[in-house]
Amino acid sequence: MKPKTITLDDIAKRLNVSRVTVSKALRGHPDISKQTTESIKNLAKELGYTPNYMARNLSSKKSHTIGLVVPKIAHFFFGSLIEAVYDTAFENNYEIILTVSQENAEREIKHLQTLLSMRVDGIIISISEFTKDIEIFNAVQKMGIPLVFVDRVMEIPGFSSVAVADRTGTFKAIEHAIKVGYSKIGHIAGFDNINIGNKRNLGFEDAMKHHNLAINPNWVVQGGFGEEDGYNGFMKIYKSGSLPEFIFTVTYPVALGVYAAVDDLGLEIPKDIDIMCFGNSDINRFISPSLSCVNQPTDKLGKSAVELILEHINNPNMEEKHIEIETDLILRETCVRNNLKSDLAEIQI
Amino acid sequence: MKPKTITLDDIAKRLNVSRVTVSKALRGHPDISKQTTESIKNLAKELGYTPNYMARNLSSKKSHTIGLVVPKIAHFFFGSLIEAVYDTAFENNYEIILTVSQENAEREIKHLQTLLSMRVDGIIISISEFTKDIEIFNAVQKMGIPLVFVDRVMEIPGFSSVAVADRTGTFKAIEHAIKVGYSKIGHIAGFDNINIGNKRNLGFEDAMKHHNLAINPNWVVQGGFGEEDGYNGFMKIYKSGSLPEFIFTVTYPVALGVYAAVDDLGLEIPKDIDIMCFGNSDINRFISPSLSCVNQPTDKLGKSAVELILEHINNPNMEEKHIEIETDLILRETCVRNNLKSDLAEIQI
DNA sequence: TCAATTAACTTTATCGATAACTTTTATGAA
DNA sequence: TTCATAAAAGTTATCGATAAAGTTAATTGA
Repeated sequence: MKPKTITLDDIAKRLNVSRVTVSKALRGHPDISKQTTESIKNLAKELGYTPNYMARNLSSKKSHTIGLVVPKIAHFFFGSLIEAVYDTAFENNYEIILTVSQENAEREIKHLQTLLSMRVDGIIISISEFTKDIEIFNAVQKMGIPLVFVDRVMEIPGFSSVAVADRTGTFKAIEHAIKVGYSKIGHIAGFDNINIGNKRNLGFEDAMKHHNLAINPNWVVQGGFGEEDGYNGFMKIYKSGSLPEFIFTVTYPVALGVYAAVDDLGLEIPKDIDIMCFGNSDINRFISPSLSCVNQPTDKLGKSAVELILEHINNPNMEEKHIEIETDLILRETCVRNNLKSDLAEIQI
Repeated sequence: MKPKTITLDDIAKRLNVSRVTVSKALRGHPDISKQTTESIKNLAKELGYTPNYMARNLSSKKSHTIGLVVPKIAHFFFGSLIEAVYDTAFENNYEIILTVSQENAEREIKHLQTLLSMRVDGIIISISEFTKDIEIFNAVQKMGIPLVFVDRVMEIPGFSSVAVADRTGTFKAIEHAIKVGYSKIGHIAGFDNINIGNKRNLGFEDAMKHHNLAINPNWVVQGGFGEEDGYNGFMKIYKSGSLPEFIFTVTYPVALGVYAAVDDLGLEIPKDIDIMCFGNSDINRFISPSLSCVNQPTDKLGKSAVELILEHINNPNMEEKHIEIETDLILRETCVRNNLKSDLAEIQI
């Protein structure tokens, strides 16, 4: 039933040339005369020849493919990141094999093994929340396949990374809040064991120290990255007896949790409590009041990650490299005091 | 520099058996004794053997891989759909090769050719807004690779599809609006040339006819699926001189455009104009007032699409099949009249 | 007891290409 | 005229597996 697929040999036989001649002609190799090349290409098109990548890659030991591992797809940040990676890869004539760990460390390992088996030329990964084990990365290294971490980075010698400047990004946001006039500042933070939690915490501390503001431990809670973490975090702060004027949250879902908690408590943003978060999303724009944030330029992140892995692929002995992408603030209706109209100049939508 | 990768031959030589014995042992073939199998598996693990899928697939003529083509990733519907496809494929031990057309018909063709070259076992596609040409699908058919359309369907004989029940979904929404008490109903619709536009239009007409309501042509505009289409559409209706009580929009971005237009005009939702849309998203939940909609169960869609393509793969002579997934209404703060509290029972978040 | 079967491997062919040589013919410089 | 070189192919080996058929010794069964 399966129709026979056309191969180089089929074309070769019809034209009474060797298979290699056909292969070369189709690749535009100068060995083959213009005439021959043309007639080969014509016949190939006529027969609907479709090159077999498995054969090609097996033979050439190049797959022209990059593996991408992310924790989630249906998420603003990762969705945009993935799209940027695809676009950049497409421009460079590389294919992407995307796999999704669903924030599951074991599944992540399975996916990495699959990518190794597929003999991808390189791997770009944003690790799951729960990734601890280094073993699989050693295996990758042993096979000589370059790997680049994006955004969620494991600090293992020998691997390059592209990350958002989490620390200075957070610094900027806190500093902005201080300029707006706040001094009682809280933080619903992420856990320290993952770089994006850790770095953002440091940025918060930097800014407070830099501006000689004391950190009130009642106003700082640590937790995960989801809405419920934000909700519970705010409730905990509320129950401590006093509220800060402004709260920074480690992600936008955490901020959404705060919105819900504030609403449940009959309070109002930004009157009773003002807020900013790390990370942009569609929702930031449409929620009311619209939510100012530290923006991660996902397009630059994705582009850099692809470019970096390509560097590694084309130059196997390259040293590791750590790229930080600067953030910018997107100011909307939160954390903008009326008496500081000048800030509005920076506003983006 | 590239470290030598371990092959079946390496293992075979070390144990003084043939390569085929190793291959069979690793696959758990009954030909090989328990002892031999065990020692082979142990050595394979010890050496860090990683099977070469290209060689395996070339030889076995199966890739255990499904190609997926979507127009976008960073979009609520497609993001969720992709995630469902990945999850279902993962459960069935299939890999997914995802490609993104970015709503570009030429890019879509390139991607399809790539998937053919990769010799995927089957293809799942949601076509771009601008796909017209059938030629590439004929090529797919000629190669005997099964293909299933999801959501955005081209009606070509021989191809199966999985789609949302757009027509009855829209019918339900309009009927709900009528039950809520509206009779002056408008529609910001999609173009007729794509199935999701066409079917939703028909559903709208069905419902109006069924309830003996006249369609006011001033309140019906056709356009694309984006925010600007919603904005312009509403402005056009507004300029016609009279407003309906309720508007249905073909997608949620179109509804967001209406929100913006309504705001710019100094009107209010739902007081001055009430609204529902086809398609759910995060934003529907967080925008104010939160936006009721026809929900497309992306998990069922993705799951069915994978299951259907697997059926085709395992049974090459199977007849085409057209699956429709029923929708449900998600009722939030729009299109819920106070005097109809009973409706609130259905509310989901 | 002897053909038939089975367990456990091995051999050979093949999948569809590319890499690295080699060959043949034509061309041109010395 | 002769030798070197270039143009345009062709040959051979190989990539790393699996499929299918073949081998050998031990076991079975009537």
